[in-house]
Amino acid sequence: MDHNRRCHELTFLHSGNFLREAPVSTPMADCHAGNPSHNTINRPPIREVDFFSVNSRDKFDDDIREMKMSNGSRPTSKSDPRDGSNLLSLHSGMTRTTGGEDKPDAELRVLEVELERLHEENRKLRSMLDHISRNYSSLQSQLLIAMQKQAHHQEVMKSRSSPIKSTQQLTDRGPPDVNDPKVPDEKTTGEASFSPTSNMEALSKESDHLITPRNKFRQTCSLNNEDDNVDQMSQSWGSPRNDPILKPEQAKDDQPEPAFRKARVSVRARSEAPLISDGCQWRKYGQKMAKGNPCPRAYYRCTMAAGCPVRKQVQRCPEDKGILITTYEGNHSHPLPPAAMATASTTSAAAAMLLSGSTTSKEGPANNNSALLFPSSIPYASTMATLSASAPFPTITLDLTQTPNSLMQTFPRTHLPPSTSTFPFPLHGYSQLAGLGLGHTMYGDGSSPGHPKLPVLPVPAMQLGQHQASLFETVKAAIASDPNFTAALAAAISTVIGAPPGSADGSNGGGNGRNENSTMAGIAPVLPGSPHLPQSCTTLSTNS
DNA sequence: CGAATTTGACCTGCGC
DNA sequence: GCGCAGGTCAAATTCG
Ligand SMILES: [Zn+2]
Repeated sequence: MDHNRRCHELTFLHSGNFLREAPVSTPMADCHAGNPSHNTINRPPIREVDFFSVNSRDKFDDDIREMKMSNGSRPTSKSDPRDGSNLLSLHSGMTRTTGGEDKPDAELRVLEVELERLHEENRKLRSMLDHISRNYSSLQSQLLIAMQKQAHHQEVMKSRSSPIKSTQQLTDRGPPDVNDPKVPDEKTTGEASFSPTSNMEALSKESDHLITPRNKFRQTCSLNNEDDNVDQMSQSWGSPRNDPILKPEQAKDDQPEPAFRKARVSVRARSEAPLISDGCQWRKYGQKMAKGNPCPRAYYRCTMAAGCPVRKQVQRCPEDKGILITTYEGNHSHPLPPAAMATASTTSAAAAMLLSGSTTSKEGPANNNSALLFPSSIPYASTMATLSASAPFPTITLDLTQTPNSLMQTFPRTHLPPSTSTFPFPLHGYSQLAGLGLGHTMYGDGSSPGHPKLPVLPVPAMQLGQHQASLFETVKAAIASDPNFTAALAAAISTVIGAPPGSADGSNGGGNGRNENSTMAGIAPVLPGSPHLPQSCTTLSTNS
């Protein structure tokens, strides 16, 4: 569609507000891109909603990296003021100009001192960021390990008494080391560490691992070959045509084929945009009219790497066409860019929750697992996660469309099976703040490279704590000479500082699948998302 | 002209 | 076995 390409992207930092405020005028014809009656103001249409934006993050990291370089060498005044390096360059340039022409040396020195101070502040901020990132990384690993162990314990306990043992085994999977002495601990550790590029892979592998002794053996044998193994699993999931290869074994072990499929993670978000950008490149390969839904369901597959089995379905909620439901399936068989990592992290964490929580979901709404995994110490979560063990595939739904309060009172998903249960789900808080960009302008996405970018203005102090806000103000003042960069960096810093460490990592999504020019290396370690992040502290508003 | 999208045909699983 | 529904393929079409 032509009009599709005219749509713009948005970067959301806080779904609670943004998704609702998503300004859109989408001239799409069909429901898929259809535009609900509201929000038809004269703002540019959205091409794609970016829930896991990383480009902005990349930009930020580029800025930081260049800042580092600038620190190392003498700043010049040549660079683009919008660039992070100019934070320093600008000042130095200004210093030269004012001091060199008609200002006394004293003033020049003052300015130089000020510049030095800014340098120092930059350094501090960078080190803080690095420190936070490192801490978060380690926490992430620990959390995931704990999650897996928890899942395993649940599985072990439930499988003994539960009549749905097979289902649990298929969907819930603990660490192989606990369960299977044959599997070396290192392997578990490795998976538990959740290489950002394959969070879901680990989960899936574990799932498949569990299915049958034969499969377990097969996987154990291939443990040393991660990629092959991943591909294998992925393929077995991906195309029905490939299934027959594995089916005989499955049949022998009395395992229904569908159970082999991976957990699904469904994201419900209020969005007028036809897509949510999650950092991956997707190619549409089909569209169907789903029963009971006037809006077509679109099928996409990941094209970031040949043979990547990851697919997603995008569909509008029949009950509220303003809600976009994106369902992810499968695991990427390739390294992921930071943008995609946000998604992968979120979905993998969700999947982990699903795998651990599904064992108890049928017992009631308590979902103790989830509560344990994502303690209620989190003051508030802005979304809900829904586990559905009775669905064809184990599915977890992340609802980004409602506040926890309203969710509790008016949970609208009547279409969910009785066994479905809900609980506050902080993941999205993470993905929102870490994955949704840090206030940078969006880059055009893969399908609309030439689009004008939507500037995103941060409103950082709004939800910041006192000290955070003040720090933010300090930084802001220091770099106020460049509004663009100020906005971007301020949002980033406020997010980093105001949010838990995880938000500082590279798992924010960059809106689009094409962020090749952004290198996060060095500065922002690529880290998986963390479920135990508090609410995002940064709110953005679109400024189109 | 290559790549992405569209869209009807086809395949598979499932319930009757 | 048949029909339905979900999902995928691939030729045709559109786009950049
Ligand atoms: Zn992929």
